[in-house]
Amino acid sequence: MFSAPASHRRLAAVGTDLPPGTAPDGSRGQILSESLRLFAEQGYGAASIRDIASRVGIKGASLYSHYPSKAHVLAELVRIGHEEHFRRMRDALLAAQPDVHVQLAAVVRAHVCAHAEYPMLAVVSNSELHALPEEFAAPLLAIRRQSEMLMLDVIQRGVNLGVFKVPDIQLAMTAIGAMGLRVAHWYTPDSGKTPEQIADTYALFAARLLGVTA
Amino acid sequence: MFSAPASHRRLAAVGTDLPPGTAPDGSRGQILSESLRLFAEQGYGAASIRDIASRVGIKGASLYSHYPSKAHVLAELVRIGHEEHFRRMRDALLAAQPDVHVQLAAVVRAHVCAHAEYPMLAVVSNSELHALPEEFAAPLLAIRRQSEMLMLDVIQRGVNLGVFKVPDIQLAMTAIGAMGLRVAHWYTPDSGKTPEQIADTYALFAARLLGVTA
DNA sequence: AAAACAAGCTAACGTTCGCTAGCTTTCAAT
DNA sequence: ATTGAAAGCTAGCGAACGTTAGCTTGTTTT
Repeated sequence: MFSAPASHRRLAAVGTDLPPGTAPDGSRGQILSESLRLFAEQGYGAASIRDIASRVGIKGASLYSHYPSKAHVLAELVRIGHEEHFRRMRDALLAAQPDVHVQLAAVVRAHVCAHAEYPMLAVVSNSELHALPEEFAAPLLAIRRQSEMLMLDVIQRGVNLGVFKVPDIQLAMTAIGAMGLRVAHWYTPDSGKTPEQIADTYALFAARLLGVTA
Repeated sequence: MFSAPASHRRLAAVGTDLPPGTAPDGSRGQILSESLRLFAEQGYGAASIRDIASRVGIKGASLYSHYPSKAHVLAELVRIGHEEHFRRMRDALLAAQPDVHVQLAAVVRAHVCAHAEYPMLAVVSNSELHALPEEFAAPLLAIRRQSEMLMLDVIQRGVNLGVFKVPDIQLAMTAIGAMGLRVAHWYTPDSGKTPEQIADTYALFAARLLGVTA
């Protein structure tokens, strides 16, 4: 029961940014953007088609010219969120070969930055996936497992090399992952900290957590 | 997007335990218990009065003999969750005077154990509070702030004493808090790890994160 | 025995939900 | 000028929602 926004809101952020190039033009994009805000603030179940449409400036029925169902809108948002997260982690890792300390910092930084730069997308991707029927969720869970594997592999390699020392690799990964996840709930640009500054501090925390003493 | 249950469920646990002495006898207690399961698995908005009642073995209307509204049921669950969490943290801290390393371990252990032993209660307390109207949420947020303060004070004291070294105290607290929060989502007794074992490992992680090298 | 109460029931209210059918408007391409 | 697709609209369906009213039944208290 920690690190939530001061009010009873689900997250502190107010921007509905989507990664560049992921939102279609016109009404389709506006529907995605306004759905993102409402799903993040109220949850998928509590956000109605009519709510979304009225923010876009159209009627509820007109939304079905653009998406076949409410679930398709959520699935699209979660897909964008998971793909962006995975892409950032993978790219950061590829650019950080071959030192395992540098790799760890890169992957933690990418993880944290993704959650700080797109907090609404992260909250929806993480907290609303359960609302999707299984056939929608399955390919998204596959992406999630790939992202986990990226971090787990770095930790495993560090342990094999003897530079990381932990009682349990899985517990270390869930701990580091959780730190970054939670950023999406409390981060706001008003805090005076940039995502990069937070990411740097969390990368330090991750290294220390893994037994790196420097 | 880490450390979730393998499926698209919101949490891995299946037990609906409430802390001893917190659930009333009879139907009132059953309503609390079944509401806890449904709120945790599906979210407050997606769980209907009729769902809850049918699991208790009564009709939806009969539920109103015991609670004045659906929101009152949620508020009661969140109150129980927050009070149990705070009580454990405070008691652990009081029993751990005066060494700051011992205090840190105690407070982190209490935090983690509360989330592992009552995962459904923790998920509901943390993820569904936003569904309550503000007048219900305000006193619960006050408890939450007290719990945060307990951990923050320990960290602050350690930093003042020079035994903890971090770039940012607030970031350290959110990181440590987040690690424990997330346990509620993936923990299940089947894993072969006890809450105490996980808590011990996380206490080690927290100490390392704060720059303790031992 | 009578009265009061507790705890359940059926029926229904008004609202909102996701979604569909079918119509109008706009506007670019033929 | 005509056509045809795109994108909006109104109206409404059936279902589910939280909640209320009023009744029955069984137990406890007076």
